[in-house]
Amino acid sequence: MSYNTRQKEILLKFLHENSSEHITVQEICNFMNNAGTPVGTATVYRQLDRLVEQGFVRKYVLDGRSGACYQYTGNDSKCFEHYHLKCISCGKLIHLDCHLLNEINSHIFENHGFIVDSSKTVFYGQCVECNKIQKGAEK
Amino acid sequence: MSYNTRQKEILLKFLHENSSEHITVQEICNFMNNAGTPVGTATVYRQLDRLVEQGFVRKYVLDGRSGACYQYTGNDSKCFEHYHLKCISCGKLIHLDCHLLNEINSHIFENHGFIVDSSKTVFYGQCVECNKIQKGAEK
DNA sequence: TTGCGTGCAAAGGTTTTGCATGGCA
DNA sequence: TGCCATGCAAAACCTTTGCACGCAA
Repeated sequence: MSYNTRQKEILLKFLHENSSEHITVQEICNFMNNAGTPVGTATVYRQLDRLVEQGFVRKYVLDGRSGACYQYTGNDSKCFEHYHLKCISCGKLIHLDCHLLNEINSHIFENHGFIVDSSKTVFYGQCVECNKIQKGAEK
Repeated sequence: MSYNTRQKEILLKFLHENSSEHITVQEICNFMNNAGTPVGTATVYRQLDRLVEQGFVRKYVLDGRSGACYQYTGNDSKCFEHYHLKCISCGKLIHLDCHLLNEINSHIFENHGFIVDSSKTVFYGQCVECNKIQKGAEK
C-alpha cells in the first residue's frame, strides 16, 4: 500500500509542470524549500526511485560526475515507444516521434539480433540552437 | 610531452586485450594488483581520462550507482562513425555498422534539427543470447 | 636535471541506509 | 492503532585534488 503525503504530492506536481526539463535532486530540494515544504534529500531519492520504477519518471545519468537528472514522462506509454534526443550543451530533452526511428527497433532485432530498449536509449548530441551559439562563439 | 611508464603500459595492454569487455576502475586495480604492479586509483582515473580524451577508450555510465565502465576502442576512427549496442544483461558491446543506422544522423539533422554525436550515443537493450536465458528462466 | 607520472591521503560530491519520529488511513 | 513516509545524521561510494616522491628522458 502507499500513502499520499504533502511532499509526495508537491514533488510530483513540480516534476509534472516541468516535464520538458531535466531536473536534478538539488533543484527539487531547492524548489521544495522555497515553496515552503522543505524536504530531505533521502525522501526525494526514495520518491524518485519509486516513480522511476513505476514508470512515471525517467532517470538520466550523463557523465557520472554530476548528479543524475530526472524527468517526468507520465504514464503515457507513448514515451516508451519513441526515442529521446538530449542536447549536451543545454540539457534539453526532445521527444522524437518519427516513422524512421520507429523502424529502428525491428530492424536491429531482425538484422542484428538485439532487442533495443528505447526507454533506456538516448541520442546525445547538440540541438541547432546550441550549435548556432557555439559556431558564433568560435568566430 | 608524455612519458612511458610501466603502469601506463600494462593498463593499456589490459584494456586492449579485453576490448570486448566493459571494465571498471575496480577491475583494473585488482588486475594490476594481481599482476604484481599495484596501482593507485588516482593514477587509473588520470590515465583513463587521458585515454578517453585521446579517443582510445570509451567511457560508459550506466546507472550511476555503480562505477563507470571503460572500454578500449582504439584509434580506429570507424568507431566514431557507427553506433554501439550495449546489452544490459551481460554487458556485451556490439559495434553496429549498418547502412540504415548510418542514415539516422542525417535524417535526424535534416528533419529534427539535431546533430547526433554517435560516439556518445549507445543503444541499450538485450542481446538474443541473454533474452533466451531470461525466457528460459521465466518458465 | 627537468618535469611528468605516481601514490597516498584527504577532500568533494552524490546516493544510500538506520533509526526514531511524524502523519495518513 | 497500524504502518508507511519522512528527516536527520551517518555511512558508503565513486571520483577528484594536493603534495611529495620517484622515475623517464
